[in-house]
Amino acid sequence: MSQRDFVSADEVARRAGVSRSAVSRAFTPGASVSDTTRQKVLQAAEELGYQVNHLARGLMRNESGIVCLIVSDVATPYRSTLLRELTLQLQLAGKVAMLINTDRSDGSVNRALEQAIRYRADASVILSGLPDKSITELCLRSGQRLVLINRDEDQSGAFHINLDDREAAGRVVTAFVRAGCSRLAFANSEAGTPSLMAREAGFIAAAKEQGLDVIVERHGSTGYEAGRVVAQRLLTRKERPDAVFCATDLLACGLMDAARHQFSLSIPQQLCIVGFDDIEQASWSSYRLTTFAQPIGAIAREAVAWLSQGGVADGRSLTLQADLIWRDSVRGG
Amino acid sequence: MSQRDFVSADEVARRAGVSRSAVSRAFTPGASVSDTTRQKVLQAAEELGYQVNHLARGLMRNESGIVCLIVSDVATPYRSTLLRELTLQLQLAGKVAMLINTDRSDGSVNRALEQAIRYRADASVILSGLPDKSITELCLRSGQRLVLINRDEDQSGAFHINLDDREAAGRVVTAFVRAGCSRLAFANSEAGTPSLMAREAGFIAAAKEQGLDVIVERHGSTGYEAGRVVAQRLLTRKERPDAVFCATDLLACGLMDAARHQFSLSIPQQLCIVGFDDIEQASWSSYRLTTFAQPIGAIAREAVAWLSQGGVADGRSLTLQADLIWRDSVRGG
DNA sequence: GCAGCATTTGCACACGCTTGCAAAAAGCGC
DNA sequence: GCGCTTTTTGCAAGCGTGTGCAAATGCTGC
Repeated sequence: MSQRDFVSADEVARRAGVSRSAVSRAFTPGASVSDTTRQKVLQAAEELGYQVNHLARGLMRNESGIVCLIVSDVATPYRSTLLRELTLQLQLAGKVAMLINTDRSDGSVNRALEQAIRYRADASVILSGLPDKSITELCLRSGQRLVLINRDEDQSGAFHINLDDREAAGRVVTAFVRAGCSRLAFANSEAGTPSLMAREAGFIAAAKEQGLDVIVERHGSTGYEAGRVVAQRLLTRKERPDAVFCATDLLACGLMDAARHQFSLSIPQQLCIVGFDDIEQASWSSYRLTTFAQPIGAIAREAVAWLSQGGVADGRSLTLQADLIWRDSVRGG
Repeated sequence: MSQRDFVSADEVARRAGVSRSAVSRAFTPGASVSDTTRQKVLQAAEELGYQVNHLARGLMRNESGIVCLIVSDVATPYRSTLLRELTLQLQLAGKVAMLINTDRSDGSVNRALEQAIRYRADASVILSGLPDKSITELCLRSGQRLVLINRDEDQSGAFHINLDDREAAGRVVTAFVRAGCSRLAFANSEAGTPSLMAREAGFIAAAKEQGLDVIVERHGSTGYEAGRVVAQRLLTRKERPDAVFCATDLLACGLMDAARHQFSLSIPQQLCIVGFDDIEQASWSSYRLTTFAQPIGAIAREAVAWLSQGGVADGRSLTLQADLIWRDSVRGG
């Protein structure tokens, strides 16, 4: 390692002609310092380029200001948007985001949480995967807060934020029926995430209430390519579906492209499609996809509000509604 | 704050029946411990759920293991892909990424770097914006390493990674000419980033060499909507361009959609388009955009290799080539 | 001027770890 | 067993900060 030499509070104290504790207090909101000394300190700090050492501060205060964001598939439109919103809100709350990528292998969520503990993160937000109970309990036991977004397994003590996937799925059935569709299909990935499965189950259940069956196709991971593959399977059936609910917008885009360019179907005349997430591409004029908007802003705000509140925060569960955005991929919007 | 109670090295030492230093050494690769004590320690640690406190370790070692990634527009396809690659490489190198979002206002890059100093980050990677020289000097003076990606201003002591934008732009002119185009245009945003401007200047220069003029239109920020607006301006001219080089793929997608759906032009027959970045959407079958692939993997690898090398790392500059990916938006690929 | 009070200041300890140093233990050849 | 070298171990100092406590300072009203 090259020699590192940051300026310390001592140097600032010497330059300002005060004690080191005065420096410390000058940088602590609400501490007992006179205005004149605080000014002296701040000026000396400015001149020297002093910045409080948050490692040391975190060590003392037992509060690092760090919040771990545990994510896979960061490059995905939905994930990256949520990431943007979370980092923004965290910064507004005076925290800082530590990003842990869990793309490789699967025990990696556990390893991510261990990392969070090592850096004494105040909280961790889990956007992907599911940690083992043993480790989440370790987190909670050490006083670290835990937020789980769209992964409904019940971890007592943690804060769960979920969407009402079943309710949304029900509305899709209604929309399809109203559009005159009767051969319903559901396009999913093989990821098997709780929220994806809830959309599937909700869709099937609501269809059954209308006396309709649902063809389910699942393939690969939740992306554009999987949508094309699923389209291949669905649209070559003898009884071709006339309405497909896709578990995510990416699947929908892939499916839509295949339907149009490969099967020459026109949408929504011959095929109605609904997606989920309302990623940016859903509004592009090549797609104009009818889909559900995740309340990403609200999710981020709620998460940060909960994890930065003082005192003991007990676990709870919050269910938000997804807004149906009508565009042009379903007849009769 | 709720009471935080992490298990400390003392407890592990007591349980394992050794001294606290033994615990410390057991977790330090290459330290002088016998195998038997190391095992005793590791087992006790396992049982108690002990994790080394990296704040304290960082304080002592003067090396936090933290690398700050300073980014705006994280939700953008290109940025989020780069982010994914960087976090992955950092983790492989035993570092951890601290993500700082500079979406709000502009001095925020400076504030991001201050944050990096506060957490004693080993290095910072700047993907957006340009920090003031005063603060980057402060970083370098404190022994913090600096990597700048695609922002060519010369900060001595830092590591600059750039693409050969001008060379790429030259190849676009060649491709357009070979396709029989003669009315060239360049679509840009008003961001004015060095790399965007280099593409513009390079394109104009190369066109001039062929005796061709270029119509330049710039609008807004570098996104899909801007592409639509620019299309509006370019395609309503009396002398409509027959080839447009877009500074980014997002601009290209917007422009392409407008050209097709609003002006009913067929691509590439009536209009050739080239983009830049090779975002995922460029390969979607609605676009099949001919574009330049940024060597994102190489960028991330080089960046991480440089910032995690031991000893003194002196500033240098690396220029990488962008690969031209031929798809269907230019005639005669 | 002084007593009485509120505010400000400095000292010194604590936070959890790493590491140089010297002492203890282990290994080795005889 | 003894001298010797090599490895392992514990002690204690230090990293840069926050904060309780007691001493010091500044006010106020007389």
